[in-house]
Amino acid sequence: MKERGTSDPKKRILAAAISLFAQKGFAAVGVREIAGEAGVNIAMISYYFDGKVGILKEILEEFFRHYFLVFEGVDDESKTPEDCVRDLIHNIVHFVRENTELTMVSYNELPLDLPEIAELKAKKITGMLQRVSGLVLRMGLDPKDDFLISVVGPSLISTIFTNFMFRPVMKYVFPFKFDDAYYERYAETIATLFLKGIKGMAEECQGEKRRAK
Amino acid sequence: MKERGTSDPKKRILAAAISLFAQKGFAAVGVREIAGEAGVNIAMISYYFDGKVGILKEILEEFFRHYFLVFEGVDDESKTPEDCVRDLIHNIVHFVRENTELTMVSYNELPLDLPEIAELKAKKITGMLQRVSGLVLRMGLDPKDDFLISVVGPSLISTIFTNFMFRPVMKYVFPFKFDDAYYERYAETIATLFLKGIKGMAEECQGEKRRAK
Amino acid sequence: MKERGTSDPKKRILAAAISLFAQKGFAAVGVREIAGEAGVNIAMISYYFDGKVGILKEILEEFFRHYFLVFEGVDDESKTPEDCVRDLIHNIVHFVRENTELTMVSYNELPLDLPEIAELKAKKITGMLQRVSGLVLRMGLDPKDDFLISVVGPSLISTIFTNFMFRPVMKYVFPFKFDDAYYERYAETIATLFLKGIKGMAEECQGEKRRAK
Amino acid sequence: MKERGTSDPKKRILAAAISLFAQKGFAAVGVREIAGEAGVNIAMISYYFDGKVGILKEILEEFFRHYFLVFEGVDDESKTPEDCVRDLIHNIVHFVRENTELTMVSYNELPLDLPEIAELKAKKITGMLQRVSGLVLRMGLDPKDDFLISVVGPSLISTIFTNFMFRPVMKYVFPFKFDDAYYERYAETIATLFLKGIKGMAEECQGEKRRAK
DNA sequence: CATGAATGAGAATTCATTCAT
DNA sequence: AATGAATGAATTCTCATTCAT
Repeated sequence: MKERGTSDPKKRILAAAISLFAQKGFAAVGVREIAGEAGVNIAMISYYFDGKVGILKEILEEFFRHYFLVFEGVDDESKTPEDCVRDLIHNIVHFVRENTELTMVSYNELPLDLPEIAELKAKKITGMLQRVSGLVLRMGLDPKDDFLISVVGPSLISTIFTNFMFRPVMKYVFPFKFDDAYYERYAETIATLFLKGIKGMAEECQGEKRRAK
Repeated sequence: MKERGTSDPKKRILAAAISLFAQKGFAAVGVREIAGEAGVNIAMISYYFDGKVGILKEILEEFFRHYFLVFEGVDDESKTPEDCVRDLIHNIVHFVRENTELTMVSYNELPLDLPEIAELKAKKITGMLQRVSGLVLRMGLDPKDDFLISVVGPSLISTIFTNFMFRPVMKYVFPFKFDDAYYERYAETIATLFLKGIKGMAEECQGEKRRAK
Repeated sequence: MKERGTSDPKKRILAAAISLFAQKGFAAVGVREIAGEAGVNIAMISYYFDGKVGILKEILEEFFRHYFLVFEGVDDESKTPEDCVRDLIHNIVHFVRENTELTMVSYNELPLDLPEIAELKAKKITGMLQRVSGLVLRMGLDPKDDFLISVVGPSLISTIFTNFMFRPVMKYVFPFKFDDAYYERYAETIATLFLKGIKGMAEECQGEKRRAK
Repeated sequence: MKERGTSDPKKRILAAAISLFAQKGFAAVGVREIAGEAGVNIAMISYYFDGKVGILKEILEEFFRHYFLVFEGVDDESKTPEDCVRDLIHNIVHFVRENTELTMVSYNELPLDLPEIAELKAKKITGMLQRVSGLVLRMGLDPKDDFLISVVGPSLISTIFTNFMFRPVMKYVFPFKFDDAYYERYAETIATLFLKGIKGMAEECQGEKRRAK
């Protein structure tokens, strides 16, 4: 019964659900637990969300609504591709940091088979991959080479997301303070990792092609 | 009731559970479903595994037992660090390909909060991170720099695992044939990505330090 | 599905449980049976009583709540000790007659080892023994002699309770009509039995002590 | 797996069952628990006793077989009725002390409704009551007065049995050492209690009858 | 809007028993 | 005589949802 800030019951339910789903996974959380945590009556969940999966749907919608915004304005013609990627990475890191639980729920439930959200998932994931890929394209990779795109994009996303996902464990293994400075350095580091890596890949790729001729 | 090859009921249960957990997640799968898929009586699950979480425990044990073997023999003094990393990546890709569902279950359940397996998890994850980190150390990164290690290791793992995790989705977005050739190229590609990336990170890092002086 | 008078489902569950527990013993009765007898949905048992033992706890609480009242007002200074005991016995007989099943359940489950109610039991039984003992004290027994108290009190209670407990059997062996007259005579009889018995004990005891000098 | 002395599996099962039934009640004990405690395979229970109730039946048979012996030789023409009763009480106390768990199981299960043993129970209880009653008859009570017999007999038995039944609780309330001396005194005490009580009852009864004339 | 009660289906587990070996 | 595996029914409890108020 942690009434969770807002007085809007719907928001409280959503907040409680995001937190619990992130912690235990969608299937492991019951509506009673959510209602309890949100300080509302159980029946309110069906009332506002038309059932438990309704909450998940709304969570996914919210995640992608915000997530897609991260890509807006990043791919600017006036910037070098490298800067675009750097900006994108900074934005994603910032976004995930601000919406950690929301991201974790979404990222965790995406690969799982839940018939009721299959359609929603397919649509969103496609959009997600396209957006990343679009960016990577400008990095000097051959636009016609789907393969490299299909590798780099997901790698980048999973790298960042996983960093947050395993935070609870990492805390015990690595003695970092996860503050602004950490995340600044973190974003810079993986930006370098991927930019240099992509560059290397592109060169090697061209080398192969030249040799192939 | 797809009796699943073996006549050993315990193995059939395990196989069925791995498949179902990979597909829907641990919490979303019921013992009835597992028993049905394995073609055994429900009571056999408690009999052999002492309950549903018992299956998960055995799955995690099996995963890590095999997974840790991947690192054996990779870190060979006679090889260049680059070759070590290439070999490791090939091994991991091969391992995950051979044990996709086992890996997916383990990877998916690790970040979730399931009190009964908390202890087991903590132990295994620590070992997992240490092994990756050990390898990355030889890549020319400053051994004293925990930070880079904590970034590259998990990034590498999550890159590979995620590739398999989102396979069902990727099938619809990218028109690849996921055959031997694909995985060969895949392993080579991310090896290049990370080797070049790490090299770039290392150089930049040294550059910063020089400037800092 | 004998809906049992009241429309209050909680009371119906309690009534059904008392009856069934008295008949078969707590462990031998299932929640389904209780729910069926009470004409409620099985889930209501957990809803109202938080599980099967919750019912037993409430039964015990109710039993002792009423039982303790029997002792109130009996121990009156204006009455002779003999009259106190006579009144007490009448009250107990009356009480057990009015609450036979409730009493049987409680009396039967008390000596059994049910970890979940161990604490509750210990507390209540102590109170129960103390009350009886208190009364017996005024009968002319040496107040400092725990022993006699520990014998007479439980003997009195068990005498009465057992009479009701073995009623089903006694019906076949003895041809009595268990009506008001029977219980009147019954109470009078055991009152005499114990009053004379205690008196005899007390005399003998003093005799021993005198001789010991 | 406390293999319980004997190497005879049947005896070990019986011993384990008696102990567990005494502690928790028949219905609350599972065959697995019994088999475990006896150190035998579960299937042996059906093999030797033809099921769980088979054990109970054999327990009851054994109890009464021994119990009835207690009455043999007590009712001796050469002794005064008082001495008969004293001897009987001593014998019962001694018997229960030597067979506490056996007695507790039997005494506890007797009033419960377990269809499979209904017949057995009826037969044994009748015999039990008759034996006690027989003795009481010689105490000066009117042989034609079933009522007094039906009161005193059960009262005597329940007094003794209950003393053992509530032993675990009494240990905490009364600071006695339950040794030979205690039981010697205990038997003497209740002998006095009942002899004097019965005498008082008989006198009063005759008084009433005289007055009735 | 909000509630507490109620539902029926399903959860995991344990039961006593049996069977082939 | 003894075992471990296996069974199907029954155990208690919880699930998400609905409904009358």
